[in-house]
Amino acid sequence: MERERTRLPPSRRFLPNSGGQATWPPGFSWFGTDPDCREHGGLIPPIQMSACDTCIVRNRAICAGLEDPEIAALSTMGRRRAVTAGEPLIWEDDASLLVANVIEGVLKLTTSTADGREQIVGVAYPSDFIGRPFGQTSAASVVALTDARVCVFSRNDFDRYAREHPELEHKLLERTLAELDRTRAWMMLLGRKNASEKIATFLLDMSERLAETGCAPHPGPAKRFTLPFSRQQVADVLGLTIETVSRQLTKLKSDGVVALPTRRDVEILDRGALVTLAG
Amino acid sequence: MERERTRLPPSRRFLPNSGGQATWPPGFSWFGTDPDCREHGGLIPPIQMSACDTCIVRNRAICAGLEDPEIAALSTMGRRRAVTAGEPLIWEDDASLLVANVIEGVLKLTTSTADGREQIVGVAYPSDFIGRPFGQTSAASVVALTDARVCVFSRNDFDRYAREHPELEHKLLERTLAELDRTRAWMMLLGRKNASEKIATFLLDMSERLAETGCAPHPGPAKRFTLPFSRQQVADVLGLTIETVSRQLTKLKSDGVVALPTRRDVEILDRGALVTLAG
DNA sequence: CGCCGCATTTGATTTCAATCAAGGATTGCG
DNA sequence: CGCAATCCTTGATTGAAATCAAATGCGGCG
Repeated sequence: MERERTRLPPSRRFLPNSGGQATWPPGFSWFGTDPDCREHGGLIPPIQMSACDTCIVRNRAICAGLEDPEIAALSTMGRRRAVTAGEPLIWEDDASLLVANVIEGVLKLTTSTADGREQIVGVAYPSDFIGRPFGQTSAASVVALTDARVCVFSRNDFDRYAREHPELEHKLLERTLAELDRTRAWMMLLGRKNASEKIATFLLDMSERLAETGCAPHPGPAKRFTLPFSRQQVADVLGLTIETVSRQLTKLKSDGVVALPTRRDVEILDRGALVTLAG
Repeated sequence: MERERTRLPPSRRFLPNSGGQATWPPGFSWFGTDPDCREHGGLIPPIQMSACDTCIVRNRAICAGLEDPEIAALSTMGRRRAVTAGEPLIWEDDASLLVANVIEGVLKLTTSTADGREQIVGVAYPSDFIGRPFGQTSAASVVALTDARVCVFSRNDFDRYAREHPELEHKLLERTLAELDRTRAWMMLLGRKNASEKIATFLLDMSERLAETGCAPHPGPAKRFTLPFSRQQVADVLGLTIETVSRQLTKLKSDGVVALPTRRDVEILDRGALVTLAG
């Protein structure tokens, strides 16, 4: 999709993988390709077979720790859905009709002005919860950045179920509080950091978020990773223009702080320098 | 406090009402001065007399709707505390030791960089909940903007109590989700709006937030209100400098959009113009 | 393999807000 | 009442990032 710097409101048509929205690199997996890397390992599935039993985020999403009958109940309410890169799942200001768990892939949460400026206000990774429970409308759009799979629930069903299951609500509360902390840290970046600090902070954040596979006990920040963002999307995360993002990255490359083997790949050569720059 | 644009980290000493931190204007009340304006009106207090029974935010804070024995239990855990303007209640990155309900007054939530730049990431009004439950550290400092009264709980006590009272956790979840929505809307402002749009959005937001007395059924946005912020603090909310805030306000005044009778008072003369400017 | 479409980079220029620097206006206090 | 402190406003200048404009080169496809 040609990035609009025009003043046109973003249309709602779905352009499947339009305009070079990169599909996820072949062979890449958010969970690693090691077949042993399964959190519920070789355990025999419980009595009732359901999609949840084989769910790769089963032990990290809000479903984690629920008893089998509860999982079974949830399982009947939810359904798997594939979302291709660039495809929207939820629209800003629309009635909040569905909520979901991310199983695989990455999605962006965005808000837009009437004249088409966009700000990415959140990024959802596997096991993250998306959507607005207990509310009439959604404050942000949710659009897939990569091909993704999600486990969707009707918001009404979910709300009702959650109110009857305090343990689930508690997990949701913990997640929401953590997300609020992250969001507030990002406000500092948007309001008070300059372009080079923003880029450095962003790269460090990415190296941490993209390393969280949930498999290795503590993988630590990734030294090398593949961005789920185009340059324009990086700009939309940081409140910058695409040109400024490009120039800052070029500078980091020529200073030997990072290597940029492809458009989407980043290798951190001097983490210390990034930490210093991040302020 | 002389606003630091120096690169010194903010010190932690408490400067009571220092540097012209305005105390709340005499006679001003966040709840209106009409004596009939009490949400539980002339009802006879229940059996057990406690501070909660006369609490002015009793029916708006997360305590609302709790049964009497539960209120009694909470009441024994919490204690009232006065916080004078400029006084900190919680420090960024410190262990999360306490949480609180705001009874009266306004507090700011801030994050700071090592070199002393500050961003206000939230504002707490009466009936709002502050602090970080279910977490080890607090991501933001909390400092009173005006003389304030809060109802404080030990975080440990609160966490334990909340986990046993799903209804309380549900209220906290609803609040946290709403706060996350507001925060994300503010990210759009910080990342994508220009100075004049920021100021217009800010004034409209203030006129709504400061009108919420909880007394009149639907008071609507206030036409005239008193800012709980100094110019520097407005700048810290909007990610601007004090000079830019001043210039933008002067412009709105000379354009006849607002009147600024005192440093802290704002009267909106042309709401439509503000809405247009807010974008 | 070579071409085409776009995303990205790079360069030139502009502009908006930050910075630097005084000069007023409130407020509180002696 | 007058002074001091400091908050706020206003002006001049700078500067960082946006904008405008044009190459460049990657990636997909025939």
